[in-house]
Amino acid sequence: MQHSAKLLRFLHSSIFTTSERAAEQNCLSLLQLCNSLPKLTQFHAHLVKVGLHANPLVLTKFTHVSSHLNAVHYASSVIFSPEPTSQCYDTFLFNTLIKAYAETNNSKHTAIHYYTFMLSCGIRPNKYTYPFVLKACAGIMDLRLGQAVHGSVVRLGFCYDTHVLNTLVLMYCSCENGIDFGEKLFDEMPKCEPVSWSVMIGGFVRWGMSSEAVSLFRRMQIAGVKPDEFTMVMVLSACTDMGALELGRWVESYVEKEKIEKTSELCNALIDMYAKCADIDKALRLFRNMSKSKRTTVSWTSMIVGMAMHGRGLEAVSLFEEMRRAGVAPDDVAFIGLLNACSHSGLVKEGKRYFNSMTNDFGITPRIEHYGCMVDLLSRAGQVKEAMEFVHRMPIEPNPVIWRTLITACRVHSELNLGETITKELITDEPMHDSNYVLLSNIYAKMLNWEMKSTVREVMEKKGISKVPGSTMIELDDGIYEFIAGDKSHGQDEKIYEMVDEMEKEMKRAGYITTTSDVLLDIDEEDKEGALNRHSEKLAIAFALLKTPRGTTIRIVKNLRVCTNCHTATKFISNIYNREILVRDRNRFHHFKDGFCSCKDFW
DNA sequence: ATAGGGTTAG
Repeated sequence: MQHSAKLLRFLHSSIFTTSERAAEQNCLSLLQLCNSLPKLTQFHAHLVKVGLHANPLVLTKFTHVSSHLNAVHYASSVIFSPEPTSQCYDTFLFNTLIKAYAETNNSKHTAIHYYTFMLSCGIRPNKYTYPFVLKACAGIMDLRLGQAVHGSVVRLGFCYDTHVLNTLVLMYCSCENGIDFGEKLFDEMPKCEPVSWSVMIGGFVRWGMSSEAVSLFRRMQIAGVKPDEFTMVMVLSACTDMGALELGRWVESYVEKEKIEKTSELCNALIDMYAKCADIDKALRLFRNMSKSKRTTVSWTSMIVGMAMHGRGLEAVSLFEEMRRAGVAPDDVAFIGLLNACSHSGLVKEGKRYFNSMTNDFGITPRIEHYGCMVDLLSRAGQVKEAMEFVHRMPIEPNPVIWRTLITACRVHSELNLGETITKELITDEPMHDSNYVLLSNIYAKMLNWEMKSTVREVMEKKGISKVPGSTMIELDDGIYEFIAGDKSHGQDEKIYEMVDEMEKEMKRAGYITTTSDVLLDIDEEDKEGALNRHSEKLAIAFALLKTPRGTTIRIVKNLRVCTNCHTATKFISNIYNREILVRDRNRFHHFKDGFCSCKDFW
């Protein structure tokens, strides 16, 4: 009798368990049907009704689904409702929650918050937890926090796990001055698969250390680790940064040869590389050959930005229209590219229309960059007064970039007194920013006020402000060369400087007159003309004329904007030496041919 | 049942 009661109890409990499990399964499949927030809310009601609102597994899945509906907050409000039922908390649930916040913009701090909350609840993190937490640290670029988390990783013994290690390197490489720690960690870890290499190569690219990125890629090949599509994206990114077209072409053929999967991201990286390494038509061909389903907003934006950089504004605009017809939603970045295209091509009316359409038709709130594009658009078109009014009407505080755009416009369109006033205000706000002084000096040069111009230089010297040195990169068959102004580190300096002198003679014979108003401030006045001849792009062009076959195109990449003087000189050189010269400056391409530039002297 | 790296602008 006692025996059968026991059996009965057992049966009862197993029936209960079975039915609870059935309810749980039922909930999980119901959750899969929740493809909208209202449905999820309905589901939540159901959850309470069947008493599974504290079931860890169901709540985890609930979190997952909410995050896909961009509503993680809803999940956390359910989990941590006014009466928290802490028995439902487990590691898996917290991991999912931290992951969701770590992968959402502007929510990295919340991810960290739930990590610390998890610890305070006495829930032990596992090796799955740390990649998410470290990703959040990387996202907010918080080195000290990342280091603290690293400490916990070591204490809990997760520092031998490959995934955790890779995310640690990622975290260090994402934080300012942290790349050294990242590199040290990378050097010490086992490196048998491409992920660690990709992270480290990406770290170098992120901080503009592109040649280090390429050397590391070479080390990876020597180590016999097969690169994958992620690695190739990173290497392409380095090529793009350096303007290394030949290296980029090699990457493309390598991808073909090794049958590396051409994901959207890899195609986009290739398109961007070709566009920014001066072969915009090849970029367009790649884009056209990309299957329509693979073309993302980034693909379209890369093409629009590329066309804008090459001064092909009308084509950028028609690509934008085609993108709309293709049903791909433009984002805020696409509009920056589009407005830039309008600006560089003098399409004022179109630019204004698109700026309004951005908010009205696409619901995108303009950011400071978009306002900057509009100020640039009006300024370049000579509408300085309108640009000023636009700045005063802007609903957000103008930043120094906006003021500098206006100041340049004042100088170009001879509103010198206004320009002087704004620049002085800007210097009060930003006393250590070198280009503010250069702007002021340029305005005085145009006013022919040499006394004030030299005062500006004295002030700069007294405050210990020096100008960012101009540098130019050039890729030849045997590698990439970098020149800085007055450079004498290339072993062939004598020949290069002889060539510069010869160029100068030929240009003068052709009627070239040196103008010195844009001369850098850190150069002695009496040496103005000589200094201009030593600008890095002149050195690079002289080097290219010496080292490359007659008639071939010369491609160079500058870190700053090209100065008026070098611009004029390069036009002359393209004519005298019968060379096409493609110059990528900080903002755009200049295509010099037969004494003319594609920018039509408007940049 | 939750693991690691990516492209556009600034």
